[in-house]
Amino acid sequence: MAVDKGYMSGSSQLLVLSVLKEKPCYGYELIKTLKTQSNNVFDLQEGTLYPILHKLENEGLVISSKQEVSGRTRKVYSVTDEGIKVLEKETKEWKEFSSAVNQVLAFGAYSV
Amino acid sequence: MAVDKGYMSGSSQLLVLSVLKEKPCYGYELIKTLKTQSNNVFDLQEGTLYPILHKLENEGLVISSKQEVSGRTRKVYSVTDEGIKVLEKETKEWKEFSSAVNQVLAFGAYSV
DNA sequence: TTACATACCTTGTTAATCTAGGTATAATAT
DNA sequence: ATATTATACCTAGATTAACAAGGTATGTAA
Repeated sequence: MAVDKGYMSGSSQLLVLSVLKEKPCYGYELIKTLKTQSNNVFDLQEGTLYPILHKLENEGLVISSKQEVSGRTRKVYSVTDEGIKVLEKETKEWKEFSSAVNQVLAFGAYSV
Repeated sequence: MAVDKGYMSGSSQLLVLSVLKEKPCYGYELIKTLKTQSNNVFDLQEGTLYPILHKLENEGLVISSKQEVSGRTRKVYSVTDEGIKVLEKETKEWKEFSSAVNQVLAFGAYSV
């Protein structure tokens, strides 16, 4: 992770949903996609991602289907309608949160 | 807290340093200042703030001095030079992190 | 005199991430 | 041939940050 791990807390699920909304993919692939799309800032660990995917599937926010590709099994995840709703809600919350942080930082003078 | 508590992780220390840099204050006051400056988005709990202040003081990033005001004791904190450095570093990290999140969200289409 | 605001503190719980393992196959390098 | 690396999935335990819920004590307002 290029950024302090603390910042990741809470946003991982949002990032996962966002990547899957753009393009359904399997776990191993998702980690690389997230790394690419963030210019190497995010390097989600497998031990973080897989539990998130399982939780999301449990809650009905994503669904998975197995694929056999050259002898290896992949579980391809995609976002459900319910997942889209949650993604929209969390995106809104993220914007509110990040705006608030930037506003406080602006008071402190190391602003935009 | 107006935002999901998960988002707070990692940014509380940054926010505390930023508020104290703008104006030295005591714990109870800091919570209200943070609430005001963030338009009621942040409502840091005492159980969160006081341990942060103690940790920051332990690390030499802030210093405190006692004040007696109408019978009540206040511990007023201010940022040290070392604290300013850490604040600058963490501000940079925050900007890198939040930019990366926004970039990933932009791929997913619920963008700016 | 009761309640609320001020002002500090700590203990225990919860939740998210990471570390560090494990299993197994395919491709590449030696 | 064989060792290593990349792919692809998984889980258990440790760490950490924030919170909930308590405690202590004084001043002020109902």
